[in-house]
Amino acid sequence: MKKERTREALLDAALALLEEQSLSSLGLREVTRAVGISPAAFYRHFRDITELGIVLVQESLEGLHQLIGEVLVRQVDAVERIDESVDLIAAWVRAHPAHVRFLARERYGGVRAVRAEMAAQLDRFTDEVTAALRTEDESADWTEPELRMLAELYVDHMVITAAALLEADQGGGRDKEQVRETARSQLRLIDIGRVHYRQHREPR
Amino acid sequence: MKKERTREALLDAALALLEEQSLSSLGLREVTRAVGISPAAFYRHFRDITELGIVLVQESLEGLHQLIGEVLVRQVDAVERIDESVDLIAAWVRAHPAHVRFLARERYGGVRAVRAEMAAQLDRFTDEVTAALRTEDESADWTEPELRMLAELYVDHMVITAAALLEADQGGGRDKEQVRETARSQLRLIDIGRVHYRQHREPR
DNA sequence: TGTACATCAGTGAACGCGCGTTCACTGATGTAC
DNA sequence: TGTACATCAGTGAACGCGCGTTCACTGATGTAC
Repeated sequence: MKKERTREALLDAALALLEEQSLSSLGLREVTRAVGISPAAFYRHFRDITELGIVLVQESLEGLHQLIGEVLVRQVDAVERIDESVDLIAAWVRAHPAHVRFLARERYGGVRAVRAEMAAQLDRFTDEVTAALRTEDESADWTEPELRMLAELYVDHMVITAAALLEADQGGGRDKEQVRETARSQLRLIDIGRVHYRQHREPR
Repeated sequence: MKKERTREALLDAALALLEEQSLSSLGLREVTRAVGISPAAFYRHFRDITELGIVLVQESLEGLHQLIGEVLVRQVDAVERIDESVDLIAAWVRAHPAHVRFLARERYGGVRAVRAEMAAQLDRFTDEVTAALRTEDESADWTEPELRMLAELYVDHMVITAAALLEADQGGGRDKEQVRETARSQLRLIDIGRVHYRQHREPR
């Protein structure tokens, strides 16, 4: 169908324009101009730019969702899993740089509805990670809030690492391999903390 | 001097307006209107909105700088320091919510020059934290990159916690005490990881 | 202290421009028979 | 397969509006004597 293709062109064009600016300054005419349709045609697809932004959130987080799934499914030893996780994050950033940029930028960005949508979805991811952690041997004796705070640490770290890889990619200070090694070390340290966490708390 | 007071009024008004939008959509006329001066007067103080934004970065990070200093100076045991650190972060967020919001929003925001300024300054903070960690007993045998990755983890965690406290403050999902407890647990886990990190790596 | 003068923060009008939104329209696409 | 018809994606002109920037200006503030 023709309509669907125009809609996707609008989303793609918006995402590309958002590499250089925030959603709250993105113009409707700017987007339609990039696609090559008249401004009025925009309304056949979205009520306004905010609505388009919310769809972009869903699109972007779909990728992150898949990524988390792939990371969690691996049942290997800790060190190997960490290396693979960082590889997967790097591959995701390379494959969808504009989506990653969008997520990092709008997570605390200027459009309330978009921020809220993202927070809600990231929360769902944290739930999934929590559920996955619960099934692992290292989680015996862990309470639910403890599992959740660990899951949050992982999700936040993932987003930050993705953003850092992106900055490295386009001219930022550190190079990519440095960012990856830092991420691996941090995950290793967190993993070690996880292994010894219980023995430092009151045993029961 | 009169000029200085107008300049500060511009910065204050901009910061207030930025609670609801991103820097890249903030208008010069919007700011002067809020202060009650004519648009043309803006140019007596700043070349454009970006230059004003860079000053706001410096202003905001001054607060974070002080905060980090206060956290590092405490020489008490780990658990106590963690509790105090989280208290200090919460107090900072309560005292300067608009600055915290601005930092979180523009860290990956749409204005390149502002992003670059922030990255540079956060890097300097990481250096300071690294230097402080180096003097501690737990850091014997740690290499410089290892100390730095730990410092980065602390700085990132600090910014994320501040942003989460802010969201909690204004209607977001979790309440503030929950955010604080999560932050404390995460810092505890990281601390435990730190203590055991060396014994898991090749000893020397 | 009083006066003459220089500085320059802030004014207000004007400019051209691109914005978001509306409207009646057109003509391509898909459906029914 | 061919034809008549309905749907609705996209058009293009028009609107009022607020934007950033410029300019010659004014008049308050601070300095020199």
